[in-house]
Amino acid sequence: MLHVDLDQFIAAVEVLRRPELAGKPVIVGGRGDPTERAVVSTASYEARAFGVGSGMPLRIAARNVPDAVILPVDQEAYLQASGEVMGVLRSRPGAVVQVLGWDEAFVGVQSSDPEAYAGQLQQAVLEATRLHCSVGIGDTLVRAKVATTFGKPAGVFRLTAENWLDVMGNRPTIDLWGVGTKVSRRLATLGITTVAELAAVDPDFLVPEFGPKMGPWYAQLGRGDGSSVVDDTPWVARGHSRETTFQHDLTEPAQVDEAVRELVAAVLDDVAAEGRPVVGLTLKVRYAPFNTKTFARRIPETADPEEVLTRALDLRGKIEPDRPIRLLGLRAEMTMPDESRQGHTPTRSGW
DNA sequence: TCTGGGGTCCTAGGACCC
DNA sequence: TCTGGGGTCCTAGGACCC
Repeated sequence: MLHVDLDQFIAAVEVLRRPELAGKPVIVGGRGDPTERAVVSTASYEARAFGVGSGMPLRIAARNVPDAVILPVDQEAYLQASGEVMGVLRSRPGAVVQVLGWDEAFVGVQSSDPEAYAGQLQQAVLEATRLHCSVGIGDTLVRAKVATTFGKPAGVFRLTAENWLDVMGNRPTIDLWGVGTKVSRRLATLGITTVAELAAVDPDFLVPEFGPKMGPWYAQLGRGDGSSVVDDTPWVARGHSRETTFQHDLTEPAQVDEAVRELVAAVLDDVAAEGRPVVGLTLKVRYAPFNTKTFARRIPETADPEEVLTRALDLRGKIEPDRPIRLLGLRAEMTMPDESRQGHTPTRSGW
């Protein structure tokens, strides 16, 4: 199968509607104001040359890139562009398309010449949307996904069982899709630092450290093995959430009340738009300087919005009621019943 | 002058039930 | 006096992805 990933997607969409930005260091993040608390969504290659990347505080990014063009995030525009790209992928004969995000998808297809097919796909996307993409070819989802990183920008790369260890073996485990800083560090304490070492490990060896599912799953990831099924089952959200970061930490209980009400109301709107009930409610509180607390409640399916709000305010009472508060941010999450999706969507452990 | 916002899934421990 | 064993549900917290 193939994995398709648009190059510097958000920055590319912005440059398309402002051609004068071509070749300039473009940074998209927050409301486009580098004095605010926000992070970088995407940086153009010109900006990346200064070490700027996704997730970096906008302030820092702006400081590091002298003549940066800093733009606000415009979700509608990216959603629109994304839809066009996915439409092109779906229109390819025989293609099964599994969307992973705004700017990437798996494409399942039978082809005797995958590289040629990938090239035609890139050409079709470019002609229809003027956007460049990179394509990974693989015999598993994981290998196709990882292969794309070697195809960037605008290229094609193939990873299979045959060349996986040659290409990936000496790389650090953090280069794997699904291994982040924490897990790579924990693997290192077990003496595993490279992909080859992870690939060679007995899956049961990882169970005490990572549990019965994740342990064997990491071992499988090291080998690049896993599912090779592209699943185009329409995506159904498990839940919805809203998060805010306050420009200035909240210290007054009344401010906290208000913030919780606003967030919960917003999520309720999102859920109501789907006409589904709420079965779970979680309030995540980010305290300054930087720790998080979670408060959760099951909600009866029959609860009306008024009742959900009441229960949310109930949870709010747990936010350090008797000590001075410094709130950096809040997140409200609601989960919805999932009986309609049994056995369909691939889970992590299924990859 | 540190740290977005929207998601998904997994794990541990306690409560509770038979 | 001592404290089964299996199962499920709930809460809290963590990790990762784009």
